[in-house]
Amino acid sequence: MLIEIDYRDKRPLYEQISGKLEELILCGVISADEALPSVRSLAIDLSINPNTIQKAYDALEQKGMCYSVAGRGRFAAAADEVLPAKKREILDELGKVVDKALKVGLTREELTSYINGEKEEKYDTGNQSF
Amino acid sequence: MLIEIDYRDKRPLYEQISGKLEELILCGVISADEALPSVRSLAIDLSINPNTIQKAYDALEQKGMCYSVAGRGRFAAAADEVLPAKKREILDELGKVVDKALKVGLTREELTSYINGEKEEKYDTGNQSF
Amino acid sequence: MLIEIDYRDKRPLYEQISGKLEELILCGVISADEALPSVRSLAIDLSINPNTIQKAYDALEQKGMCYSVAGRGRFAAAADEVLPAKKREILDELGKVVDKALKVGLTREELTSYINGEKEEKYDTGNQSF
Amino acid sequence: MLIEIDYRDKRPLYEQISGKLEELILCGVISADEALPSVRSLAIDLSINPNTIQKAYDALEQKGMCYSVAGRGRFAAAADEVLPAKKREILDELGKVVDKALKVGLTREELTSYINGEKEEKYDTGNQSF
DNA sequence: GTGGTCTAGACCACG
DNA sequence: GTGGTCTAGACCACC
Repeated sequence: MLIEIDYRDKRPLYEQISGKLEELILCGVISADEALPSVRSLAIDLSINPNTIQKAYDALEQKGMCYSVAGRGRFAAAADEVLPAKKREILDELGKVVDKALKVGLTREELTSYINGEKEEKYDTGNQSF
Repeated sequence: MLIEIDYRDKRPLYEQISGKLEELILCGVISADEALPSVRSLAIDLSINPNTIQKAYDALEQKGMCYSVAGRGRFAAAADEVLPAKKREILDELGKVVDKALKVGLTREELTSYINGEKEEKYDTGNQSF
Repeated sequence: MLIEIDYRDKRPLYEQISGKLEELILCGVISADEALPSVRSLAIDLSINPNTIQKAYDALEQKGMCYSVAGRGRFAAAADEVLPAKKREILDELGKVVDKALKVGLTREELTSYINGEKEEKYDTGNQSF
Repeated sequence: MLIEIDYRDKRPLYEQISGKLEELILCGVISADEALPSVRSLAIDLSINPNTIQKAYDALEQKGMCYSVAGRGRFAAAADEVLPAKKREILDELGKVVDKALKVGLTREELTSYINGEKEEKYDTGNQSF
């Protein structure tokens, strides 16, 4: 399956799951209006309680990443419509990190060169929040 | 006082406090070997349970940002000695954010121009973890 | 066709359908005693399970918006006869909204001026319950 | 207690509860930064499962009506900060009702006179969503 | 004590 | 079959 959970991850399970799904939707792996796995099936798949999956889906829906239809299932939102907000969110996050960096004496030059240089020494962001 | 706590912050109190102290030390507001406020006084100062302060100091010490002398109190570590590690830590964090950004289609160019451009529209990183 | 369903709408399908039909009848788009589409044809038309259409028609009939003749089909009620009740129902709804508005400090003046002013900035009430 | 639940109400329990609390906060019955009843105590008070209360509080927090502090409890948000959004929300709702009213032939005059006239024939909005 | 997460198992409405 | 709600009981981190 597309989702794997990492029990060493500090984040709650539901957040891990919704984060991974969000990633899949935003990257286009799951296309717009495509059906997401049902609560029950995903629960069995991941050996996780359905309530937890439900909570993950609720969080996902609340972020606008999917919508549910009574008796039918859950479907992915159009990536185009949520991407801009997500980009803005990530830029905000970037801004905070930059602030912290500047406070400890790193320069903008160091940061930009780091960004443009770091291509090989990748971090495994595997199940990382998205 | 130099420390203010924000009760709407989702992070636990002790983390908020240790984060703020770390910032003060790294930025040089608290100089090397300067005495930190005692657990008791800080607890009174912030109207917070001493146990929480203790926990914050423990976290701080465990990060190497301060050291305690039995019967004398707690003192700030030399910023020079801990700064490199902190810089590396922040760069790691930066790397993760960059990864996320790239995944949603932002380019390195957009990121670097954002970094070099964002000077006025500061975010209030006030009690932000450091 | 005159009816379109919106799968992102939180209301159940049958309610969406009956609501839309009610609107068509009350507005005179479907005139009195005009035949409504058969369960089967509408089901095919909307690519929806006939049971769901049946349920929508049941709800509609129960509201007095149509009547069925055994073996002949279903026909629209006369708008004149059901309009007064509908008006009363909407006024009731209005009353509740007004109550809520007054509780949060909005004044009757603000509400009335809002009503008389809002002509351009229309909301898309498209498939809105009627 | 300030909250009563109505088992005849169609809405889910958690929504009923969060709605009632929202009302209390917006109307100033619960003032800013005042502690809300704890999950457990309210659960006992209403003879409802703590999980349901938790969900109600989650919804409330997600609307910005309160904030929670780990290990301390939950506190009401400042009404001033959320009132404008709530007013706008109610006006939107009003707009939709007005639209429906106009469609069935009611005039703006009828609506405004209804609003300014309906003072005695109050509806019991008791546990009504807010 | 507090909030937050998770499991297990049940029931309902919708399609 | 689907999503959604609710109960019961447990465990954790924080204060």
